[in-house]
Amino acid sequence: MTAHADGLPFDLWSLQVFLSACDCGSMAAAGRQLQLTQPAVSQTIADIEAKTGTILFDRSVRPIGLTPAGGLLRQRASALLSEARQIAPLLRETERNRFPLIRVGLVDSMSRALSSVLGKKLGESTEHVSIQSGLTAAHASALMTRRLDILIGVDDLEDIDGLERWPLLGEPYVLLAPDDFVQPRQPSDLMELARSCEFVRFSARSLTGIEIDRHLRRLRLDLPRKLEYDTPYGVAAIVAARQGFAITTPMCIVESALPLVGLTCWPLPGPSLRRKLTLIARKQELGRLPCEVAAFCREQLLIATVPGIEAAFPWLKGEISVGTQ
Amino acid sequence: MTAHADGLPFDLWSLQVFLSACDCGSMAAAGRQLQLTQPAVSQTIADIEAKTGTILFDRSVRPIGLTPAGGLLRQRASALLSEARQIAPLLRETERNRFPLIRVGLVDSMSRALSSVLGKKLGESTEHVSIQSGLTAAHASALMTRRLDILIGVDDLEDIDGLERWPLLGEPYVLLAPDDFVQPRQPSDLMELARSCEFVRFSARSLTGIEIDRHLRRLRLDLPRKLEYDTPYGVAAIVAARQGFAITTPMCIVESALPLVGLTCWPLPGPSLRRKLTLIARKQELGRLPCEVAAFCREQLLIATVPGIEAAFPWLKGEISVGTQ
DNA sequence: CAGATAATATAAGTTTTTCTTATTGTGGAG
DNA sequence: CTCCACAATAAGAAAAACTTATATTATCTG
Repeated sequence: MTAHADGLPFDLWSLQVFLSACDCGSMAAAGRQLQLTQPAVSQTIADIEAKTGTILFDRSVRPIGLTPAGGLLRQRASALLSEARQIAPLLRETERNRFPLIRVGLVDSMSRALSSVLGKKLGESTEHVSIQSGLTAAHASALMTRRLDILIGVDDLEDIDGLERWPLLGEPYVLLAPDDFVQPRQPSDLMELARSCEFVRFSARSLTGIEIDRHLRRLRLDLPRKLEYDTPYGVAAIVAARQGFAITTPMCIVESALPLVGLTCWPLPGPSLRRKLTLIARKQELGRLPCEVAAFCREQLLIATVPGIEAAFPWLKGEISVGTQ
Repeated sequence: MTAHADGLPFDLWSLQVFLSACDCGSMAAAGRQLQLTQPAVSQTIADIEAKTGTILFDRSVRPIGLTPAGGLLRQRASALLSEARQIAPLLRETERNRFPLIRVGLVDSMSRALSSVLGKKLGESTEHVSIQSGLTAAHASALMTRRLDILIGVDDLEDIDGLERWPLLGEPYVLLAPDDFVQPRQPSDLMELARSCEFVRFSARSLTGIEIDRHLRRLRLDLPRKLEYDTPYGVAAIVAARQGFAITTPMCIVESALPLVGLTCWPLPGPSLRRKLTLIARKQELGRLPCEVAAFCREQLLIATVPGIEAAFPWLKGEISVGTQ
């Protein structure tokens, strides 16, 4: 039943049947809704259960009950079907198209600086634009599996062939803290500071967090790991609430969109650490578009973002490089 | 062939066949790869073409050529299959380990309102706190597979047993638009508005996007799907740039942290649509903590967030309910 | 430019899957 | 306990997906 001998334990129709059963709270009712008999529904669901090796419904209670696995499948299945349903109408519209669909993965720390302008720019040459914010790690695999077409992130994926890379920006890691804290002049001062207030981290789910971790390990600094966030806003918000200090970057500070009064930003003591933001696409699939988009992003950063940072923290002037890295 | 009499013009298997043909550059080769005969592949693809009313391949050249529609389907199909393949392993993982730290999944639209206070509150009673921002769909499966301990999201997962739920807030979906646009008074006015400017969507990766989709389908409104974001900021930024209008919620507007000058917010015409935000944890694993955290969050929302919204848009007074839903 | 080659489309028959009818077993309401 | 609606199972009917066989077409070769 369903989905062939291949790896997939279900197909779209069987998921549809399963979802109807969830919505109706009964297999018999789902059958009526789908113009099927009750055994057809029962068999279809039993088949998914057999092929996935899970139990989806608890049959020992009467309004039939979803198990945890069933609940998970319900969520995933409705998302999957919702996406599947969008496809056919799009196909029919392809006649007059330029690029029918461009999906961009945008790292959280550039979301504020670029989402709006990216949408506008891509909208000019593309029928349908989807911009997804999140962590670069997740986006990288999405790019490779063709769930994304363009990636703007903090890793240039240099080990992977078949990609084209367009540098956007290089920036230093910095300290962010309330302005009445004592500025750490050397690495060991960070330990000192961490004793008097909290050190807020990026989680290891984010590449930025991993990078900072590695740097601290090199310096043999064993800072506490009490509070961690995976977005720039979370980290900055704790500092803005004067609860602690953090290692972050200028773009992350901009991204948080917090008022900077009462906050200050220092160079990271010890050896310097920088990160670079890059636009990446699969080679030769989008023509000149990635290059053009990258140029547009650089221009935006140069006129709309970098001046604001340099005004707030003049010592950063020259530290942020747009284009070259 | 494939996918039943239902609305879907393909199922996962037929997409798999189509993708093989794309990758191999030939239907005969795809057949060999999938252990099928050439006519089977030919028929399957012809069936997709018939059901979608499109042509996917150009057969008049010899290494078979993808049409624009074929290229689009290739993109979407590989994404869809890639997501489908992730589901089964997740289902099997639904029984797993637990940790002494507290990991919270926080929906993007509450990130600004709650990340900082959550960190502070949990830090009081916990050694190590990790707060992850993102989409509820991803967090829900993480909660069930024990990669998260607490979830704050837009779905109460009511079908899943073994969870405790603490209502935080209920809010209506609203229209967000530049204030010189004409207010839509009835559902059909939305179509009108969408002709004169862009309709910005939440992507179907977010539950909010799926919910809005479903509502529009019920109203038989076929709004364009040109530009989509999966975060509240992305959507709001396009409206703030006076490029279009959106269906969103008050919390999403707050989350975007954009200046509201020149923007306005109207009730959604037609039947009302609300969403609720809930704190969810696995039952009896964290004691009274989830209840206390929820109470704390409600208090924060009541004093720090809701008044701001009501001040900006007085007609929303009473529409946002904290606690009860 | 004819003929070979390898690919696709179509036709007709076979196999497999999916659905239906019929029947048995079960949880919960009265 | 009894009834009732629902779910599981079995076996046959209907529908689908696949196969073999054959015709057609694009490209390459001599």
